[in-house]
Amino acid sequence: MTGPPTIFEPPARALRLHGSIARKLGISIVSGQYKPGDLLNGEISSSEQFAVSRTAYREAVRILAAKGLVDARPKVGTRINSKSKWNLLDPDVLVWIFESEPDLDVLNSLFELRNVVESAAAGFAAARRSAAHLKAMRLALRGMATHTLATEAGRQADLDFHTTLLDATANPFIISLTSGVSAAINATTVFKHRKGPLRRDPMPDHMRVFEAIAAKNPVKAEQAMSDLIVLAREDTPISRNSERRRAR
Amino acid sequence: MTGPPTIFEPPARALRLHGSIARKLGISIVSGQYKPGDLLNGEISSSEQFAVSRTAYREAVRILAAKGLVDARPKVGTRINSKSKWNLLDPDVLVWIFESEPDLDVLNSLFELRNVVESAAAGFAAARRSAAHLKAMRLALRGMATHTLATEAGRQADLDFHTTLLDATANPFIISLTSGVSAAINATTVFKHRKGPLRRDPMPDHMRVFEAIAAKNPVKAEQAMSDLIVLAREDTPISRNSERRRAR
DNA sequence: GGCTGACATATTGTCTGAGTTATCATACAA
DNA sequence: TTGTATGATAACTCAGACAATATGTCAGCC
Repeated sequence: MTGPPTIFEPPARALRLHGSIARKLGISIVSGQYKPGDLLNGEISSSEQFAVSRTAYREAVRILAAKGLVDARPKVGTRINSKSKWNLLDPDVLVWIFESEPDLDVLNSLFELRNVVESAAAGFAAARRSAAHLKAMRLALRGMATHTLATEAGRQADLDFHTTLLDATANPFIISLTSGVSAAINATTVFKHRKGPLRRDPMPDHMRVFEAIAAKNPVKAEQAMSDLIVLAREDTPISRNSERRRAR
Repeated sequence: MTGPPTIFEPPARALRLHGSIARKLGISIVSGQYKPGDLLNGEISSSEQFAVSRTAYREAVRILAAKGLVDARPKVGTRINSKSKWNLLDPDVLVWIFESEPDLDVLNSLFELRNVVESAAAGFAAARRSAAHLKAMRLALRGMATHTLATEAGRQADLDFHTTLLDATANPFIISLTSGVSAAINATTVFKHRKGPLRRDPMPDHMRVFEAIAAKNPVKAEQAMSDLIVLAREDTPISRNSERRRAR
């Protein structure tokens, strides 16, 4: 069930029409351009506005509705849901959030939740990891060390490390957070390197996590992962546009 | 932003055609009737099978794709994704899982994650709750006590308690888990009462959580919530069909 | 004055049938 | 073995029509 590191992902094909429109609308929504309670334009005018058929536009709305961002109903229109209904941990939504330069509060909140979940995950992983997991994590760490986070290969190794750790928890719900966590790591890592090219070496933190998991020591693993995430947040420069919302 | 207990939810209108087909397909998928890697029938035959138009069927597939359950691409077809891509914390997906009588492992995994997240949430809530939050929680507890979980009103009060607690964390990502947590509580509560009508009184556990939050004591709140969830799991009877999958 | 129920209306929902495009498999060439 | 056309198949997109559904209004009534 929780397949070992059998990485074999399809290369994430290009978005189709409905997907790209969902993306555009989604970014507009999470960035605050549309506010909860607002109504989208009708299907006819919206589809004309995007220069697509009603079919494509409607499928885009279906996607947004499935992620909790909007709610469409006859005679009323398509309304932006209150934020509490948004599936913020949905990988797409998370990507859209980062796409629109989230403010500091959001970033901190995300690190806070990551600290809670990934620390606990490290603890579970320490208790349940298989030899294969350990091997995959060792490999990922080696990749991080040789390529560094400045390269695509290094960042992929970092993701592999965290992904394998979550997989080792053997908890499907935690595993299902993988895509979201990956999106978050990717985005924040890019942030880091956009500002200052040089930063603290991330290897020691990761090594401590790995060693605790290898030693099957949940308490130490939990603590080490918590430290790692706190340090990661400290290295993430605050985006300097906390306030730039309100429009439309 | 994190609006106080202004409960005013629209009454969840009936599902439309695409919604009910997404539901049917979703249940078939999470119940294991279709397995990861399997291909759905083509649009033409599937829509005929459900006796709906291709439009409605396609919108259903869009919904499933948005939740990570399937991946549709030209020339290939619509393929069931590997479980790691499923958004298991999506409220709809969670409901579909419970709809199909999940096995013991899944139930335990969910309680495990709830323990992690909600305990931490209780800690944050203890540090950040407003007077309004406290008032709403007190009200919810009173409702639980008077109506008991055997009635709809009592269960709603239980949900209000947990919802308000998550809201008090002031962390949008934790708040966005509310819908999922509610779905889980609802389903497991129904489970409990389906088996044995009488069970342990849930009030003392909840009171301890409330008191710790009222006292702004994060450590105690965390511990009390952890205890509450452990006890809730113990009261949830194991569904006796752990193995009944593989079909289609 | 305030309630009840019928009805017009705006908006999404559903259908049909056609043409378009992406992607895999195969064959062929280098 | 590697790269390059070609063909077939599935989802994708389109246009236009009609159906269903809530909402708000307004007449009628108590």
